[in-house]
Order: sequence, then structure tokens, then C-alpha cells
Amino acid sequence: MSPNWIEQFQGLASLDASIKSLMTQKSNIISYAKNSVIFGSGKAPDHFLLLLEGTVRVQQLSEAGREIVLYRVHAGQSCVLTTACLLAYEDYAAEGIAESEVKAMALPRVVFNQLIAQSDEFRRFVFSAYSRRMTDLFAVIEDIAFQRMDIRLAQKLLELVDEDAQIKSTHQKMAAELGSAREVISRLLQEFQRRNWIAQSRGTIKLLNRGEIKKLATTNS
Amino acid sequence: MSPNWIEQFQGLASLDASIKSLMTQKSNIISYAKNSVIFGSGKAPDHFLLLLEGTVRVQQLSEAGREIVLYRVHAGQSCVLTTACLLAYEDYAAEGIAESEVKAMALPRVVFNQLIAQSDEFRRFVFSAYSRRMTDLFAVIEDIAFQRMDIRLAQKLLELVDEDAQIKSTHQKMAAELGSAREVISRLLQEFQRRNWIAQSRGTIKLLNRGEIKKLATTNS
DNA sequence: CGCATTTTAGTAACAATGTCACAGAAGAAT
DNA sequence: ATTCTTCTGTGACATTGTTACTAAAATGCG
Repeated sequence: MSPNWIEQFQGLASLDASIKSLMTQKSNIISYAKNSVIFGSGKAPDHFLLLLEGTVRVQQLSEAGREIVLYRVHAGQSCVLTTACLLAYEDYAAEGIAESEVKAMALPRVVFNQLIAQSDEFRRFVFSAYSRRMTDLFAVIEDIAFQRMDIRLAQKLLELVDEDAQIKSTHQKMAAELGSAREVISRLLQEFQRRNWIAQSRGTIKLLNRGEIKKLATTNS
Repeated sequence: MSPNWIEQFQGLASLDASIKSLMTQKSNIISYAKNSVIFGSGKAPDHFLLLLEGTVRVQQLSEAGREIVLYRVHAGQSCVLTTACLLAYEDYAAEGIAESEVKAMALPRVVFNQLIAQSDEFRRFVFSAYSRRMTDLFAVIEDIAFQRMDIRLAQKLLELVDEDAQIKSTHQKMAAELGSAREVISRLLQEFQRRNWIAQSRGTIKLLNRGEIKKLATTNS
């Protein structure tokens, strides 16, 4: 890894050169295969993770086997839940899954502590990351509690759509994104299809009228 | 305040004497009147708060004016959201309300930073507090998304009941606790009443059969 | 005190979402 | 081609949320 990977991270770029070199020297790259579990269900890495490539999906599992996606960690962001595991020795109901091949810089706990102690800047970076995730969780709570499902689904479609205007996902997975039931999602997607907003085929949803979907997604918010 | 207020806080008791004296000297007591807003809607205190007496209710407001209670900060705990405001300069959709007369030790930002830098112990205390709240939020999300309302209501009744087996709250406030609607709560409470689990009068709910309520509250969990 | 006002609770009809129990269709595997 | 698995569609029904009211209980005031 080139030593200037740090520059990718907003909030770390302005660190002292000495701090930067400490980070670069004491860290190493970890790779995770697609769909591998990065933390959760007992296992937690003992490093502070800074994501270089790929995406980590953080999701909650209920005992009944239902799921809901909490947020995603993208390249250039840190994974605060691993930090939490690292420092607080708590275990979580949440788990982190590599959504694609993931590469991350891993800082050993000792180095992490050293940085926190030495650098005001690094400290701010870490706390900001925490705050950001808290905010994400607040948004999730507000959505689940108060937002209509058709609006949430429209938002999710826009969030997950790829460059070909498609979403490669089953109804079941979309339901897990929103913490809903498959039948509910099928019903709503069928209504969207009836309005010619989308076209469906097994495992993929194609957006035909992004304008109308966006209009629904932004009603009352 | 006697200088050994620190001992109230699990996780701070084992700090070095020098650190403790720093804390005691540089902090001062802040009081909040019942129902005053401690943070939220633009205002944030510029101090790290350690609660000595009283309870702070942290809740989320939606634009539509609906509410949901996220968690409560009790005496002996710290208020991490103010920390977050302090360090990350983000503003939140959440707000903290003094549920009773509240007394707290307030550490100025500079001292907070100093402590984080100097003390491994203090650092762990702060990160633990963050983790704890994250866990609380996960629990809230799981409840809202997957749990039946009658079960959640039963749990809430047991959580809020006082030493006289009563809850002093209106249906509206109970609905806000659970992020539901007043009518829904009225309906459920009426059913509980029909089963002789509770007695109701304007503004108070009395628990008559805690056993059955607990049985419901612990179904499938 | 009696009367108006405000707050709290009850009700019914309906809409939205979740659950259950299936059936059928599309791919995958053999 | 046939079986098997996964994905989607469907209808009936239960739960929760919404709307639009009414009624009852506390509060305040002349």
C-alpha cells in the first residue's frame, strides 16, 4: 500500500507527519472475501479498521430470523462498531458483512490507544465517526417508526440502484433492508410495476421512471 | 459536592488519584429544572456531563410531531450525546429532557480532552458509554421493527411502574414512549383492563396483576 | 359556586402493514 | 427431461395506524 492511503480519509489528512508515519508503519492491510462476517455472532477483530475498498453492511438480526440493515460503511470511513468491540468488550446483536471484496487498514489496539492519546485530530476523527453512526441509527429509527413503507421502499430503490438503472436483489432481501416482510414488498413492487415505474424479473428490479419514484420518496420529508 | 462523587461512577472509581483530583477541581455542578431541555433543537452544552441525580430522557422527534423515547440516562452514567455534540459539531434530531430535577458534574471540553489523552481508564469509560447507548439503540430498533405492540407495552409498563404499582402517565405519553399512536395504546390498555391486569384512571395506570403482564412481556424473547 | 375551557380518554370505520398458508413459475442440478 | 430449489404471487385474516368524531374529567374564572 502506498503510504498516502491516509489522504483518502477525510479528517485524517491534516494529521502531523509524525503521527501519519506511525499509522503507516504500525498498520497492515486486511482483506475480507465477499459475504464474509467481519464482526458479529461472537467474533470481533482486535483491530481498528479503516476501509480502503469495498462496503460493509451492518445489520441487525432478530431471534425470529428477521433482519434489518442499519447502515453501510464505505471506503474512506472507519468501522466504529469494531472499535466499540475493541474497547468496551461488549457484544452486539449487530453484525458486519462484507458486501464485496473488502480491503481495510487495520490498526492494532495499542497503536489506536496511542493515537487517541497523542492526537487531538485523530480523536476528533474517531468521535465524529461514532456520531455519524448514531445519526444514521436515529434516521433508521425515525423511518421505521413513522414513515410509510411505500416511501421507504422508493428511497431504498434509489439508494441501491446501479449504473444500469437496476437493482439486483430478491424481494426477500429488499424486505430485510427495510425490516419488513417479503409479501409486503412484493405487494408494493407490484403496485409500482402497475404504474410502470419499474419492471421486474426474477432477482432484478429495473427502474423505468425514476422521476415518479423520487417524487414518492421525497413526499413529506 | 464532596470530592468523592467520582466513586458513584462505575469505571471511574479506579482512576489515579491525580486524575481524580484534576476532575474534581476543574469540574462544577450544573442543575437543570424538571422538563428543561438539556440538549437538542440547536442547543448543546459545551461540557461533558456526568449525571449525579435525576434522569434524562433522550427522545426523537419527527417532523409530523410524533415522538419516540430512545433511552434514559440515569445517575451514575454519562451523557454521550452531549459528548458527541461537543466533539463532532454535529446536530441531532434527538433531544435530552430532564425528567426530574437533574444535577450533573460538568467537565469543560479542555479538561475532557486532557483526560482522554492521559487516562486509559477514562477513555475506556467514555467509549463504554458510547457502546452502551449504541446497544440501547439496537434494542429500540429491534423492538420497533419486530415486536408486537402489546408485548412492548407490557414491557414499558413494567419499566415505568413506581413503588406504588402505578404509572403516572397519560395514554398520549405512553404512545410517545413506544413511538405509537394514542388510540392504539388506549385500545391495548382497555384490553389489559378487561383482563383485570390493570386499573385505569385519568393520568394513572395501576398494575393489578404483575405476573400476567410479565408473562406477556417475556413471550418469545 | 356554576360555567366555560382544556385535557384526557373512548369509539367506530377504514387504511396500511404484517402473518399464514398456500400455489405457481423460473432457474439450477442431476 | 425431470426433479429440486428458490423466488414470486395470492387471498384471508390479524395487527397497527389514521381520521374524525364524542364524552368525560380536571381546571380556571367570573
